[in-house]
Amino acid sequence: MFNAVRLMKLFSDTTRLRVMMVLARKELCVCQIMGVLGISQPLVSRNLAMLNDAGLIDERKEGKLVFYSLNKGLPEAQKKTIELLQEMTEDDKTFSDDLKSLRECEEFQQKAGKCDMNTFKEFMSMKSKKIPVACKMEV
Amino acid sequence: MFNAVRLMKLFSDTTRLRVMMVLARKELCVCQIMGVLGISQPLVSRNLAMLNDAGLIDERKEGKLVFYSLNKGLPEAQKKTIELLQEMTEDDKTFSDDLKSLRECEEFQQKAGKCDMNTFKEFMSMKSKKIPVACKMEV
DNA sequence: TTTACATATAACCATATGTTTATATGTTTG
DNA sequence: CAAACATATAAACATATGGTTATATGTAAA
Repeated sequence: MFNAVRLMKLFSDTTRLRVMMVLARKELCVCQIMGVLGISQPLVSRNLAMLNDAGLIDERKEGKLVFYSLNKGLPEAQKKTIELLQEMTEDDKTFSDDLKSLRECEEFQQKAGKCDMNTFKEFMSMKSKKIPVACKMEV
Repeated sequence: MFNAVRLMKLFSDTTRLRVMMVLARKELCVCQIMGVLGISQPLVSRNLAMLNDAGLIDERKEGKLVFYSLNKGLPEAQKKTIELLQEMTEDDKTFSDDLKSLRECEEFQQKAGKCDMNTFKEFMSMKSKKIPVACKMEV
């Protein structure tokens, strides 16, 4: 497929773009992404695989964990597209909430002193409990 | 839907991106686009409607004809995204062939002295005849 | 106002895509 | 090596999407 179309296709799904946008900020492992975005592990892995196949992200294994990060050596045009997407998403609640969640998640992990599935599952359930009832109704 | 994702979705289809890329060069009516890209009228109209609904293109009626062009007043980020797509597609055979076809089509129209469905259908059949047998096999 | 024509829309079909649940792979630790 | 754990993949499903054919709308000329 044409590179441009393939790139657009990869960015045309909300979940996948959310993954991209957090990885553009920080290298993260699968369970961290899970926690930050509040989505299931297979969903994270599947989207990471697609981004990885296209060469958009890099993989680094560390024990049981697999860390992913934005590929810094992308062609200029792709790099710029990603920067534009960062601009375009910064006012979107979903995307800006993700970045907030990213910071909270870092703190939580530091306090917990470990990086594993359970820690981030705890983080997720803690976050859902924090939502006040009045807001919960809207969800 | 989030603006960024919506934009990416619109650009994630080859046909629609081809339409976008020729309109980024020149204002065209439906039958011209049909001729240039060699695709059916309903397919052109359908994709134009989608791009129009998103405000990416402008509409101008002139008699029976409807001319479309890139919206010049788009937000900076969207304008830049389109420029990047022009860069990214310029080495792709399909897209560069479209631009070649655009020039040929202009000539053909000038010689014919009219702008209507039949003229561009003629243009299309002329083009398909020009393909040498050896190449035709690949198609 | 009937006919011809340009464009838009609807109905339909085949295929692609996103998400979930269940399972496989591969690594670490006991 | 067995159990625990992190990640990857497969299977299945529902939904979305692109393209075609047929038809509707709207304009212009006869």
